[in-house]
Amino acid sequence: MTDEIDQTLIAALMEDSRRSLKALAQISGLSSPSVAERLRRLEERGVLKGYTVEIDPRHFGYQLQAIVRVRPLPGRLHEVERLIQATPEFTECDKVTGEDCFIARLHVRSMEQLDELLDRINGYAETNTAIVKKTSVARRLPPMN
Amino acid sequence: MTDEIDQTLIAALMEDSRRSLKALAQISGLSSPSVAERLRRLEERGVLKGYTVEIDPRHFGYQLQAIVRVRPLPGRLHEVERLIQATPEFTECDKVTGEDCFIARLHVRSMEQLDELLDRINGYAETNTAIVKKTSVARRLPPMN
DNA sequence: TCCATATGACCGACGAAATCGACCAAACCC
DNA sequence: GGGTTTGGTCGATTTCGTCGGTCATATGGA
Repeated sequence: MTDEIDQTLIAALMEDSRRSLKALAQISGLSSPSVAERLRRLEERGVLKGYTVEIDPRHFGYQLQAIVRVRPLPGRLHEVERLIQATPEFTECDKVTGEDCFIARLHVRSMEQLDELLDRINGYAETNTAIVKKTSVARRLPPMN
Repeated sequence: MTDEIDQTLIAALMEDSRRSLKALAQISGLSSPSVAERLRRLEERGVLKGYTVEIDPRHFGYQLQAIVRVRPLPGRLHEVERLIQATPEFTECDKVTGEDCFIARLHVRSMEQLDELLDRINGYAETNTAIVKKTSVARRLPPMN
């Protein structure tokens, strides 16, 4: 279904999603119409969900990054989820099994802002916050074979 | 430094990083050479760190996704970090403050594989694993103004 | 076994987009 | 107020993407 060549294409796009079809053609050993067709089908099947960009949040003043575990108070689960979704400083959030219901990533400009945002959800949930000191592994692909 | 137009460009690329310069030119109201120049400078300054792709790991058999908190045993911190980095199923990992030293995202094909991978680091660390049930907030940008 | 069909690739031509050089205007700085 | 820098446009050239037509190979059925 997804063969060796598709994986090569995906890996090449993971490195640089603005590569031209021609460049992808050279990498994969196909012609550019064939590459275009393969990408079209990978998108259609939902394997390729989108092309996006990585930015450095520090350039926008986000000096701090935190991982916040969130345990809503009884009956407040949906409210908490909506609050997180409505707060754009939360840039990722997963709903998980276990005591913590949500694990979210939060970008803030200062400790004051961190405190303020956490206070807002502390009315509906208990939170546990870990400040990111360093990125050990930058977002990457799992093995594809 | 980064003005309104740069933010428009970044937001447009966040939605679809394969947009042509011409399309970006229309969106931003500039000519395409100007857009090319702005992107070049955003890259040079490190605001734009890269163009990448979002894939659906389920299409490669990764049915399970977990957030793993990792607390290395005394003296084993670097070993643990290297092990995580060397395990491609860990697709993200942050080093954080607090009791847990690392918080990582793990993609696996089965419970058996989850068990196996965790066993491997349980020799050097205590772990706490939460299975992802749902993505409440998909990766997005924090506000840019 | 052999034909019919479907799939996935290639090629070449045409239209679209990126790039490059020349030039221009506003801001800034003595 | 003149020179310089910065960030932009325009238009020509080159590069790239797309589309129609064609071909080879694999598949399935009579």
